[in-house]
Amino acid sequence: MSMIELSDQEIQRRASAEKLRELGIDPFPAALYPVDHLSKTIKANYEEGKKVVIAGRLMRKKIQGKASFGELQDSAGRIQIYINRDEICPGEDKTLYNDVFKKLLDHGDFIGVEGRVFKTQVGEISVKVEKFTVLSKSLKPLPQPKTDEDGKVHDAFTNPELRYRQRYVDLVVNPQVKEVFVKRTKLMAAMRQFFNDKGYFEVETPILQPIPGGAAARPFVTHHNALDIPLYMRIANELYLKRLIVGGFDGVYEFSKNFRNEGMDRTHNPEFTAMEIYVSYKDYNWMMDFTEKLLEHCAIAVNGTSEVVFGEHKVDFKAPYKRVTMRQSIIDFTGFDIKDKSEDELRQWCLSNNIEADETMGRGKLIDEIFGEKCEGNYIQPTFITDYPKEMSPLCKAHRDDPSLTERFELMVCGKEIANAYSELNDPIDQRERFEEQLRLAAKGDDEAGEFIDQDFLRALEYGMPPTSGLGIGIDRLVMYLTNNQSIQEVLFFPQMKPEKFSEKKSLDLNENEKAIFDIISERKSMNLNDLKEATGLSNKQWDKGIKALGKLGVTKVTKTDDDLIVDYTGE
RNA sequence: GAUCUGGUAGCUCAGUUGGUAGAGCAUCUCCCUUUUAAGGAGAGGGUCCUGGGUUCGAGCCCCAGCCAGAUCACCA
Repeated sequence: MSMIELSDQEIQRRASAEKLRELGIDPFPAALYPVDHLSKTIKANYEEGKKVVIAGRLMRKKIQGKASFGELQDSAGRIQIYINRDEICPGEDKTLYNDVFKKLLDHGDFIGVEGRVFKTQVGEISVKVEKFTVLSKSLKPLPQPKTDEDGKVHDAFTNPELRYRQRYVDLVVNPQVKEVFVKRTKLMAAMRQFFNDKGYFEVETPILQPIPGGAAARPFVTHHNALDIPLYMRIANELYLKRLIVGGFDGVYEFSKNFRNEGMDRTHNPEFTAMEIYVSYKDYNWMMDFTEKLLEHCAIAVNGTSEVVFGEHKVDFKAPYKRVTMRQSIIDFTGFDIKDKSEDELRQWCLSNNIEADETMGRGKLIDEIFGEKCEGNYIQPTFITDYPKEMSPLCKAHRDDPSLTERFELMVCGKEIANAYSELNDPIDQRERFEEQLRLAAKGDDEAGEFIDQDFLRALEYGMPPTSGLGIGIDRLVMYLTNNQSIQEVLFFPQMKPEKFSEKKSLDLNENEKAIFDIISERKSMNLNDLKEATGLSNKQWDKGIKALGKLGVTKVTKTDDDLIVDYTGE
């Protein structure tokens, strides 16, 4: 028989639950509890003597003889409760107070409270308990961070591994963590509102796709049994949304979970959220105006102001944002003009400026390297970088004034890209050539080039797609900026982690070393320690671990005589 | 993928040249009727991440591994 080992406190809590049952109190009752107030609303609208019914976790218990204070945490915050023995137990039987409240309720238990609002002598708004109900026992002890009078937090639950793996605990004890996710949801709601007000449609497109398109990234592959084909998890939703523009919608958008089978670090999670929107009869200039208004709107909806603090930076999302062409940006930071430079000239410049460049890199890739290396990090305030080289934008329309460029912009904030937009390519013949060029680049060794041609998407374009502008925003990254978090794991409820091992504790099963010792000593009953060690043939370490384990199980006992150590068998 | 740092009680962390594992909070017992991070007194609680090795003896030293964090590399 084996079981997961329980700590002291867990055993005590299980025993408390049993005792409640013996007293006729179900520690996990089924019935509805008629909550009618939240801690927050009681505090906001203080009314002396008002009758309230509240529920939540008991997060503090301070017993003072015949009266006690507690703190109840509900979804909105905390409120103090006051319990007086003789008020909840008016008769002779004081069990409800002395046993149930004082002994059998633990930190973290859910209880319901009926009572009246009042202020203590110190002026804290509290609820005087007239009746309380056990709603759910907590069998594991929660961490108990405490804030002192200087606002300093002690014993905070901070270990990131534990916090991410047990987000439920993190959310219970770290209110600032909950706030991040409240803001995340507010952001999505604000965006939706902004789009819906303009009449654009929220849609859904496939996550399982026969061809992973719309971005260059390594996909996750899965297999469909009935069709017996591979399916890919989406890396972007672009090609599907454009099909819907072909189908006649004026504006479509989707918050999409995307999946990329690449490295994980503090800015990359295998699954992440992007928002993409496509609007017909618009171009990328219109989309820049739209984007800056959208982000200002979102920042204010989330934080009440367009300004955010991110690390050492103060960023203002107030529109309008600066607009710089990629060519001009490179001139600004290096003095080098990429216009009309050949692939070889660019490569030479890179090599002589300490930028990695090899034969597999085409013109676009080289320019991207220069920008990434010398320019990107310098844009702290929101800045649109426009007019990217054609080679690195296979889904984007050629620039109306310069066919070597595209009508594309990225929005940079704190040196990182948070949005990407095009005047979308809608010429099916051009699009087919661009896809084929990507295939050539991929064959040449560029692992960022697309490896598939989506024939159905090309067919859709052949029926005609109106001029359209599209925008993609990395939602996780934007939430990071709006909540001043440096890592993506902090803005995802359940970031991807390596699986945790749940080890089962054996109760009396012995491992091989322990068994070797056990076999001998249970036979001989009492032995000199060194003789026994010799007889088992175990190494020092194996011996040490084994004899200690047996001692702990109460099977053997080591006693010291004047010049000897004797092992006695005490098991049965 | 590389380098560095870490993994000790429910939580946060100490742990000396290698010599019986500690503190604060939490828990348990007793006293206390309006307290404000922590009233008083006492007690219990450990797979020192795992597996090997060195040693009379390892939380500590060595080797291998697991997990996490940071930095770098990679990343439309």
